[in-house]
Amino acid sequence: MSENRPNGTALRRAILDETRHLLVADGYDNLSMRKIARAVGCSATSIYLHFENKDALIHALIDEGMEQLHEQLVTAAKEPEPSARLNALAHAYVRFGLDNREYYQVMFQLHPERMERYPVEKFRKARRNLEIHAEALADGVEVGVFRTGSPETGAHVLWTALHGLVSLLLAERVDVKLADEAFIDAAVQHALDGFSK
Amino acid sequence: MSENRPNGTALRRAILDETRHLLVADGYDNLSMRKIARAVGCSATSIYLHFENKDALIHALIDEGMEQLHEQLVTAAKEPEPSARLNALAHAYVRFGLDNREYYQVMFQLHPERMERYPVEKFRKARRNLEIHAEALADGVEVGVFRTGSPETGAHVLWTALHGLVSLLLAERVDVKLADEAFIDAAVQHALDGFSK
DNA sequence: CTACGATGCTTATCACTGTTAATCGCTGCC
DNA sequence: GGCAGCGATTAACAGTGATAAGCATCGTAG
Repeated sequence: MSENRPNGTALRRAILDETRHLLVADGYDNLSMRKIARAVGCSATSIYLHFENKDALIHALIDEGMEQLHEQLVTAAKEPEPSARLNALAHAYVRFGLDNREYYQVMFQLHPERMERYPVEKFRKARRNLEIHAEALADGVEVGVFRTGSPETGAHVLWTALHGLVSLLLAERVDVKLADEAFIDAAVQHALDGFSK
Repeated sequence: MSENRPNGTALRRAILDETRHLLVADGYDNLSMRKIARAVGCSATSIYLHFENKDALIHALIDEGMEQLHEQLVTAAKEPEPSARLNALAHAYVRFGLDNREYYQVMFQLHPERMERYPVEKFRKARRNLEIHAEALADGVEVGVFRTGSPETGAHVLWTALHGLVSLLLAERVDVKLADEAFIDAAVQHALDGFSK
């Protein structure tokens, strides 16, 4: 099975490249196997030789996105002071979402049905993006600048707030008169406030 | 045009009824014009005599959902004390989302493209659901229990947090070990904390 | 009472979608 | 040389939203 060899063929890589390109350009809803095939220069069914189905193909891109997000979070987490670090993490998360709308949508807004068969090892990798927030919270509790239940719960709670902000902005549901940089800062601040001691 | 007469024909009502039923039962992704037609007992194209397209049909259901949500928020808003009222509103919003997942998804998670032609008067109606939160905030500021920028901004910020909570729970992204009633309460509390003086 | 136009609904059709089955062509091996 | 296996293809299936054309029924004008 081609899925098993770590270094896929050139075709596999080309499929991923074109899919990424089409996703970013046209969005998930306008992504079709035939369009990908046309862009790659192969038949639609050839994609199925390298990916079980469309979901599996998207899962590979989600994994890429999670890795990109992780990189940006790691950069933000260099700040040693827990409070400033969590602030940087939160802003980095939101910025990633706004800067990569189509990526964000498949990463976090895909219907749970489409995620049912998301591979465990990819899921574990994605969870690091939560853990990095939990760590900042735990460190903050230790030095006495934060209060929270468990850091894991706290990280999830923070995530819900940040995700809601990104989601509503991407969905263009927030009044355009309000949805500026100041609004984002206010919402992020609001999400962080609850942890301050 | 049948769209113009306030009381549509029996067919129009039947289409709405069956669409609502199918949406709740199978979800938006599994909703098709042909399935609706089959359930109603008419041809698929007949639906286009009463609704411009699939989006317009969904818009009618979104409007219904907004009305239902509004009713539940109004009930929660009977509480006179602003702090308790906002708390009741937030919990009512989240409960509505969790109790009506498919409805919530079309109401708040539909791709902006699908909402581009959402009618202005329906949009204005939907905005009451934000205003009812803003009112509680404004009242709270007046009696000195809340602090916030403008109540409108505050309501939007609160909305982002609540929406994120509902979205992640509906998307089943929150660790099942965490996603219980206590977690919901903690997240809602967190979202409200920032307004307390 | 007949003829006509409008209205409501249908069938046929188009260009797509994800996915599977069957098939083709090529390469390496016995 | 012939054959197995593998990568890739074409053909096909069932379904999608949507449009165009056609059919039947009805109220009304002549």
